[in-house]
This record gives sequence, C-alpha cells and structure tokens, in this order.
Amino acid sequence: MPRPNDEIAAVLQEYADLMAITGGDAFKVRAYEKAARAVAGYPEDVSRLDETGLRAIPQVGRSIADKVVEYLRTGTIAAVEEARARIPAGVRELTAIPTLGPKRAQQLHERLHVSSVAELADAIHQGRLEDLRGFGPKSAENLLHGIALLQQSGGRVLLDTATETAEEVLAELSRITGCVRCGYAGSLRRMRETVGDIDLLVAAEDSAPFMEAFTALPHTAEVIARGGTKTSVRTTTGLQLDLRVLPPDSWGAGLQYFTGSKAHNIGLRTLALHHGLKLSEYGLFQAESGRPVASRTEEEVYERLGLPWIPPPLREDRGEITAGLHGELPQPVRQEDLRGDLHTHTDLTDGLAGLEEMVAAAARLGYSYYAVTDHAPNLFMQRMTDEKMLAQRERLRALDGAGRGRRMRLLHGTELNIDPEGGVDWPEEFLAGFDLCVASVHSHLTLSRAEQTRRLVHACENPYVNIIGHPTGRLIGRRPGIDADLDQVFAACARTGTALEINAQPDRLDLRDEDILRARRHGVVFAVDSDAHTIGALGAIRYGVATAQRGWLTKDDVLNAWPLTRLRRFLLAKRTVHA
DNA sequence: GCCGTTTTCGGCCCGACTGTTTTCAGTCG
Repeated sequence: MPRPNDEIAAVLQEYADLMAITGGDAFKVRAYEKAARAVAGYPEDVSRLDETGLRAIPQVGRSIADKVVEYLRTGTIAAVEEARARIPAGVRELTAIPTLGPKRAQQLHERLHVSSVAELADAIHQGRLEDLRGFGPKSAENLLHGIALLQQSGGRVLLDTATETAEEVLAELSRITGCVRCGYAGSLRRMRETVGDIDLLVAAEDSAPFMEAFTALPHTAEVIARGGTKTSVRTTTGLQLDLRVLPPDSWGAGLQYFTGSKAHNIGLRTLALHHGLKLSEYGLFQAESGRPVASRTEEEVYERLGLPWIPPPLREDRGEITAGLHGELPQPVRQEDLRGDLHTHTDLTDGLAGLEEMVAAAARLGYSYYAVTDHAPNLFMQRMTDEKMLAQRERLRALDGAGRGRRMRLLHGTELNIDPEGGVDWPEEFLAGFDLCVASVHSHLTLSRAEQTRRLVHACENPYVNIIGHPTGRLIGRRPGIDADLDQVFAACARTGTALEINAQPDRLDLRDEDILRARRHGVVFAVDSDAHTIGALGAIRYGVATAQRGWLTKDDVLNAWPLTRLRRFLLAKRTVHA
C-alpha cells in the first residue's frame, strides 16, 4: 500500500483531473496539481499533521488543508465524491491516450456518451466521431493509434534502455556536418528511474539535415511530427524521441529548458520575473527591452539568476532553487567519488562470471576496494554451504595478497536472506568471519505492513548486518515492493549503524530517490551498489549514483565513497558496540 | 485555490505543433 502522502497526493491529483475534465478553472486545477506534488514529496507523514501542520506544506492553503483533514478523518472528500459522480472513472482514463486531453475527453463523454477507452475505440470504429466538431479523420486515426500504444505498454522504459538508445542516436547525429553540440535533455538527463520519451538537442545553424537524418534513422518506425525546430519520431520499440535543433548561441538556454523538470523551470521563470527578466528556451532576456542577457551555457543562465549551476538530477522542484539561492545546494556524490562496490556476485551462486574475472573487471574500474557478497544458504536454489563460502574466502584472501602491487583491496562478504522474523542465515559466530554482510528480503513479499516493518527493523539490530540490500524489493514495472513503514526502518538504520543500499540495477533502483531523501533526514548512511551478477552489470553503478544524486546525497553520505579505513571503522563499530 | 521584494487582489510559464480551422483551441512538454 502507498504511504499516506502518496495516497493523499493521488486523491488531490484525481480531483485536479476531474476538475479539468469538467472545465473547471484552469488555475484551480493547477493549484491542486501543485498541492498533490508537494504532498507526495513532503518529508513528514501527512496523516500525522493537523490543519496548521498541513498548511505549512507549500501550495497547501486553507481549502486543500480542509480537504486533507476531511480525508484523514473520514477516508473520503465530499467534493471529490461529487466530481466522481459526475465523471465516470473511464473518462479520466481517456486522458491517458496521447493527443487526448481533458477538454476533448469531456466532449467525447458529453456528446457521444463515451466513458471508457474501450467505448471510445468502438465509437471510432462505428464512425460516430465524424459528426463531432473538432474531430476529423486524422483525430480518429491518432486516437486509435494512441489506444493501441496505451494497451501495448505503460509507455515508459527503464533508464538503461533509454540511455543506450539516446547514446546511439546521438552518435549518429554528431557525425552530421554542422553539428556544433548535441546531447540529451529531459527526464533522461535528470536520470529519472523511468523515461517516457527522450529529448535530444542539437546546436546547429541549419536544422534541415538533422531533421532529415533523424526521420531516416534505423530506429525510426514512424514520424509523429516534423517541423523546423522540433521533430518527433517513434522507435521500433515504441519509444518516442524528440529532436530539437537550436541556434548554437541558444545551447545553454535550450539545454536548461528542455532538461526541466517542468516544475523546476516554472520556479526559474518565476525567479527570472523577479529580476525583471524573461526566460525561454532561447535565452534569458530583459523583460522590457527584450535585450538578451544569457543563453550560451547553462552555467551562465543560472548565474544571471543568482544561482549556482544545479545538477540535472536535482532539478525536480524539491527545494533546489531555494537551496541554491542560499548557497546550501549539496555537492552531489559523483561516480568518480566511489572507491568501491559492496554488493556483487560470482558464479559461486547465481553470478555469471568467476571470482577472478569479477575482481579483474572491478580493478579496471579503478576501485580501491571491492566486496564479493555471494548468496547465503537460505536462498536454497543457490546451494550455498559453509564449506563453499569458506573456500571462496580463502581464494579471495589469496587473490588479495597476490595483488600487493595492485591498489584494490578485497573484502569478503555475503548477501544474507532476511527471514519473515528478521533473522538471517548463519549464527553470529559464522557471520563474524565476514568483512561485511548485506542482508536482503528475497521471499515472503506479501507479509503485512507491521510484519515487514518488524522483520527489517530486527535485521538492522543484528550486529553483523551492515547494509540492507534493495530495501523494498521492488522491480520497476513488475513488482511493487514490500509494504513496510519505511520511516521506522530508516530510524532503525540510523540507530543501529546499518546502511541502506541504493541498488543500481536499472529495474530496481531501490531505494528510490524520494525514499532516500526521507532516509537521509533520519541520518542514515547509504551504499551505492551494483549488485552485479555479470561483468557488464558492474557498470550499472552509474544509475545508482544518479539515484543517489536525486536523493541529494553527498560523498559523505555514501560509505563506499569513503576511504577503506573509514569504511572498516564503520563496519566494525556495529560489532564492537554489541560486544 | 494559492500566494505576496509590484500585489490581501489579481495574477498564475510559455512556445511549438497538430488538426481543423478560415483565425484558433487543444495538447504537450
């Protein structure tokens, strides 16, 4: 189940959507949307706030605070119920169809009594759209197409897929004569966990050759829109790519604008207005004279607004503008800050590469230490035994000793399984032989919230458990993750000196950014781990780093960015307190 | 409905593209 903040945010968003469909005041609609976002991202549990506390949330005023109180008290909001009674849920679902927004969804509902995606498809096939003003043959075609796409997928792809596609296309575009600069923007540059479409930017005097090449790429399955500054295509895998070509002088402003997020940009524009400036994708201008002020680089644009350059993963309107104005923006952890990887596998369990191969690959990444953490025996299909684990330790120690000339030190660890009661695989005497232990939930994913919370807290209290691996167990787009009171878990981590993992595998990214932000407020430290089962998967660490950045973590918050001596002190401290 | 270094009233980001329009509304990002 979602935490109360998400649940309330969803209700507010639904109300906003329903209001938009009924043609309510657009500013009021936006007010509810903004409030929904603010509630979702608010670090405190909204269900524990009173009216005064609620009104301290940005964008929440008297009216919305009243509605939240009403929801918390009764589980429902009368105004939302009224709106629901007027607009069937299916009509709201219609707006998920690309090219169909609230206005046209409402028309379809009013005039054709369409109230679901399926009914819309029927209506189109029966030709009932034809006598509806504003809906021509092209609209009918686009809607059918959109419905098909909607049914095919959620539309969003994982970060690695998006990154790879973007890099391939950019490699093509960068080869075209006249390409001054190119890069990707949008949610991909902000490194959101999933990407709905990819925004590509090119700086060039003449856009034509780029638009031409873009529509002719092998990736391109269909051209959605084509113009002088923007062209959109859909790839063979159904992903939408948008290409914008900008004058080279506008590169910085364009990159800034198209990187977003939308909410971040609204904040910047508002700030610009206070400075008597106007910000668009073409640059920063004097509001009155229209005289250009800055546009060539992002740094320049931010500087003229009185801000330091804000790293894209932070541009989510989570307070980064205010922090920047006050000189309180964190220096986010970078991939080059990582000195090691603390959760990896070999072919002793379910990894695909041998110990020596994984170690060699890690050494090539320039790490100064590296932990091997194969699965423990309670994950029965891995057939782990004490003997196998001890034999691996001997091999690893030999490898570590043999590498005296090399810099990278090896740590022997394991990935323990947290059982339903919070216990782990081995007794403490055996655990004491490891340099570090990761402990993860692999089974019993449907226990109650109270049970999941208790088991994680109990695992934290084990003096040999150093890191909680992929804390929620979610698989993006496939599995929601366990239902636990994460704030209680975070508090337990902070209290016991247990780190939380940011698992870098693109289908996990667990913890996720918003939970990291909350955990950080509890004083938790983190480990950004690849959880690699293959040599190639070691490189996924970049997505973990991005997720850590989105959670505002500095290198001081991340234990595998620490020198080995400090890391060892952290690992041993927990055992020492216990002893 | 929210908000306040121009404001307690009157604003609220803004430009591009599409499709259906003969001048613009809707959608999107």
